[in-house]
Amino acid sequence: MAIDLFNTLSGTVEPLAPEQANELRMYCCGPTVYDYGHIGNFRTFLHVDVLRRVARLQGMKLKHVMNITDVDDKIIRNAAAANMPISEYTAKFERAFFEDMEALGVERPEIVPHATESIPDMVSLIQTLAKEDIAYRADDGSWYFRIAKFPDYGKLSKKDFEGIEDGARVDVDEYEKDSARDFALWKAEKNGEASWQTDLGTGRPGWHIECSAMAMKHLGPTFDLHAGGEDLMFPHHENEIAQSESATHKPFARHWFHVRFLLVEGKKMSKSEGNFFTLRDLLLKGYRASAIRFLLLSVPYRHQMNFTFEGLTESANAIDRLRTFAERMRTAIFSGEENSELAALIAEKQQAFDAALATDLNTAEARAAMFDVVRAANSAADQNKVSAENAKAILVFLQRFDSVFDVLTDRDQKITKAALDWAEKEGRIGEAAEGLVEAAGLSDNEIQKLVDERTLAKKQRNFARADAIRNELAEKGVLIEDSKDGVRWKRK
RNA sequence: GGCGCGGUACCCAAGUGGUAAGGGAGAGGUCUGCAAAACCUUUAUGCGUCGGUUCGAUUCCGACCCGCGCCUCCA
Repeated sequence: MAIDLFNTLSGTVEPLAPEQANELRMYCCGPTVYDYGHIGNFRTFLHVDVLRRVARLQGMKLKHVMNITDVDDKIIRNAAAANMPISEYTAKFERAFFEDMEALGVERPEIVPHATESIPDMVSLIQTLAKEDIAYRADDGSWYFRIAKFPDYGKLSKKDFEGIEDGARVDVDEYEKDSARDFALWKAEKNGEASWQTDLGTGRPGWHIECSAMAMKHLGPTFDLHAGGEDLMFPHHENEIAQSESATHKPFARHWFHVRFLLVEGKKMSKSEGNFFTLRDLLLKGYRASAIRFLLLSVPYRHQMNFTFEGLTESANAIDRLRTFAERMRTAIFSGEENSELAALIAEKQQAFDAALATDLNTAEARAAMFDVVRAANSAADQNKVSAENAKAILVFLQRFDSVFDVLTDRDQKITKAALDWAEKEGRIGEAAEGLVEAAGLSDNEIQKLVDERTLAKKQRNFARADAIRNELAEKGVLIEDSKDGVRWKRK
């Protein structure tokens, strides 16, 4: 099944067709490691992760490159404010970034190059452009890209630059450019800021050049797909195209994938709006990593998504239902006769699941297909109409579902605990939600001991004691469920 | 101003030229010592408004209203 995917460049949904049929070679703009990642960042990476996983489900191998931008204005500014060397500062936030990605179940791309390790590649790319007079050196030693030399400029973001007057809005410190639209390839060293001595002079790279250089270094002049947040479409990706195609005279990425913005409480997230959240903020508030992942994936990537705390709670509940169901399918003994009706439904829904994902990554519809099976199978199981074969087929589907959504395995406790440890170290433990520290401190053994005690009390028909234990555990976020197959408990 | 997206039940949300998936929440019920879990029933004659095309529109077209994003090295 081919994956149909919207291509920003063509403006239509078209089959994702890797040049080498069984390998998807893609580039995704990675983080600038100047601070902790916020949930908007992660929405993008999460949907790129889904793309990866769906491609793999369709039998493709992956060569996925994601850069780390470890030098830029914000980094220089923040590192100075923190009184840390830049490399130490960026290392800290890069580490945090990958911890967060792991917490959210985002797979690590195959290749993760750093901007600061790719300077020579950028320099040589700029030199190539300079040979054709596309790159030019300004009086202060900075290098710019001459947009007039690239007639296709604007083809990605569908902007028509004809008629825009040069110099209409020139910044004071940009007066050296030939045209206001020209963008920096290389910034001359100033004020003793981070710089490299190169054949272009002493300075540091402009933002866009790093992605062109790193993408082409690892994927060649033309590759299958380029991804990023919608805001990167212009100017970042437009500039990448201009630089790369001017240098190689070949098409750059063939398919462009953009994830639309996340809104929080109906507004674009921003610190001044007070609706700005990092992953760690949410973990400290007591929300589970799996719920955050599931919520961020519940709205397809091409739609704006409005993030709410209510939504997080709903997602957590939905995951609980899935996990309970998966556990039931794994552990219950199914002695029913083969239920061909159920078997047909499972097959049909699994197909619907695949089809939904292959249709521009419709995660909402894919989700629904899984839930259709949950309800039908639970219902059948209640009537003892599930065969061992049925259960097996359901487990296969669940695994397929989880190979994309990755929420069934409960890593939440561990992740929350790690977040609390981090908060302790950073002096932010005061922000932790009430009871969170206590709940995290409660070990499985301690819980089991209380559960056993309650079971004994129940046997002795000492219901008052049993209920007291249940309430005590509930206060610490542990729910007890009695069933025919014994007592289960889970952390809420 | 230019470009683009969206307005579907209490909340989130999918979708189609032929009469509204799924999740969460609420209500009632079955089960249970009581709960929980699970299941059953139930919650939009309705898909922003007004026109048009059509045998038929939520789905196509037009206008309007509302919300949002990009056009500033913000995912």
